[in-house]
Amino acid sequence: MRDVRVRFAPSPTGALHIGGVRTALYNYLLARKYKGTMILRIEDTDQTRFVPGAEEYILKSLEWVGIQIDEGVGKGGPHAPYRQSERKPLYRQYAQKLIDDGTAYYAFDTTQELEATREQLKAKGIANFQYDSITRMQMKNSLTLPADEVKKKLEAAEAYVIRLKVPAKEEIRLTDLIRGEVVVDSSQVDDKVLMKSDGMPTYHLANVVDDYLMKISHVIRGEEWLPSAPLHVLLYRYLGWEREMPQFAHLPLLLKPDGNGKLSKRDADKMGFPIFPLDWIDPNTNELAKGYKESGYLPEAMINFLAFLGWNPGTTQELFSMEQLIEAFTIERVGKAGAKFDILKAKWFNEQYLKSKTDENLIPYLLNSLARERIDCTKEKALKICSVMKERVTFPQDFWLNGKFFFHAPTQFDEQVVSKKWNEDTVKVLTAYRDEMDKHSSVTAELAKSTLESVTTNLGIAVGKILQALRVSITGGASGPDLMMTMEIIGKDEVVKRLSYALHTIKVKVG
RNA sequence: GGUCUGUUCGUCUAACGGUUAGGACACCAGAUUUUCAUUCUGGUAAUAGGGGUUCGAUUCCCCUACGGACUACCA
Repeated sequence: MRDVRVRFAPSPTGALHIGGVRTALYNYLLARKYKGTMILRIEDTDQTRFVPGAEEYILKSLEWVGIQIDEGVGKGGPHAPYRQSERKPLYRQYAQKLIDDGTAYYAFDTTQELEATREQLKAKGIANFQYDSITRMQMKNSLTLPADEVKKKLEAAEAYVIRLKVPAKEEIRLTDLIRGEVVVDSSQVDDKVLMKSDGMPTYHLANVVDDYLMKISHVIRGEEWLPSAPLHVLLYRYLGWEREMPQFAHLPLLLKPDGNGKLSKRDADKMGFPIFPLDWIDPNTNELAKGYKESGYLPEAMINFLAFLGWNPGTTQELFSMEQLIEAFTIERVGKAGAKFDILKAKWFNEQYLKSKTDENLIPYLLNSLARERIDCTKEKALKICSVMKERVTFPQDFWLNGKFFFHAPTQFDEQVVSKKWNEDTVKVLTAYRDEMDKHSSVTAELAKSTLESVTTNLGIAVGKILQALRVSITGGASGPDLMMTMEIIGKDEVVKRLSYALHTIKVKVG
């Protein structure tokens, strides 16, 4: 088996889409599994769509999720440069070879002319204009124009493109690792532009040339490329590289959560989840798009989640580290159907990874939030909070967001609890409880509990009846971590203070 | 419209042609927690439709339906 060399080849036209991350991941898993090479190539042949900062963003995103590049942009390697714009001079000769061999030709039709032709045909009700074996003889190209005129045009540096001369009728077959054999009739393939009038190659040429030169063994890319795969096969053939042609694997698409269609940024915005791995500020609009990282998703959770969108190990194991994924991954087990994106599952993975951390390792999450709020907190206190909160947290920032009451006394009280649970009995118990607690110098969970038991017994009221009221007095909310532990963490003075405040405020309100 | 491609619980998916069609998320219920949540246990829920092939189809073939991608001098 030949050396596994795979590439992830994004265009720097904006932030890296989450689907792109999955494509990169599958490439990476295959590379690592077979001790191969992961290459990052930047396909920036469209100068009009270049977005500054996009390349850096891609690099950072891959780094964040833990996809390591062995060779390519930002890393270098034996096939440098890895940015197609910097490889521009390379492509020319291959296009020239095709011309010389008669498998490609010059075309002088301007964009406007092509546009007009399309319009005309559309007006006649003909669905689509295709520049191909049938129509090319009506167009302005080196096949229809006299040789000397072509020569003259070229010498006069008139604008032209180079198109592939696709055969009129021929079966093109390729074996896709995911879909099996795919057969397309060449009459359905148009004479694709290989070299643009600005001297840059199109995706098709650059892609094939680079994959060949970089000795790529497997092309793993999105399903949107499947229709042009036959064209690529033709290119390999005409360039004489059929033997070296990589194996293709076209990945199913990531679909929007509701309804149908490809997952887009719009859907993500609408449903309130990120579409990009990292925060991204669009340089044109200055608009900020939230990233997964900044939203609190852990990279290992993202990887696990993404890996399972379109692939599964065939066992019931769901939690996989990157190493385990590398071990278990096979292209054969990648599904064919598009996968709807379900952010709930992503959250579940995030919870799993958060819960799997030791309490000590959780502390920095809380401390980071607190630092931002300029709140001091000892390590011991942070440890207690994390340990008591970890079972009910989805994101790292939840330690703070759902645990503000550890640091701030409530100023408002959950209305439902108040209206349902706040009555004369609770006031009686809570008052007695406060006074009792006040006698001690400090509180432990045990003390809080035993005191509560004795107070309620004395007054003949069931503990269950007032627990919610107690919680709302201490935290302001209806739910939260173990209440006795909460009181221990907050401390005796604060507990007494908050009880007094609640008794004062709520009584007035109800009264 | 054309070409390619796909279709198993609401979602992600499993099932060498033989399973009571399995798991996970979500949802619901019960248990436990003297509160909410956690946790545990259980439950609802799927082979798009129609034809074949076969002793037997989720699985193989065909048709239909419904999706999706592509159809640029964009990738």
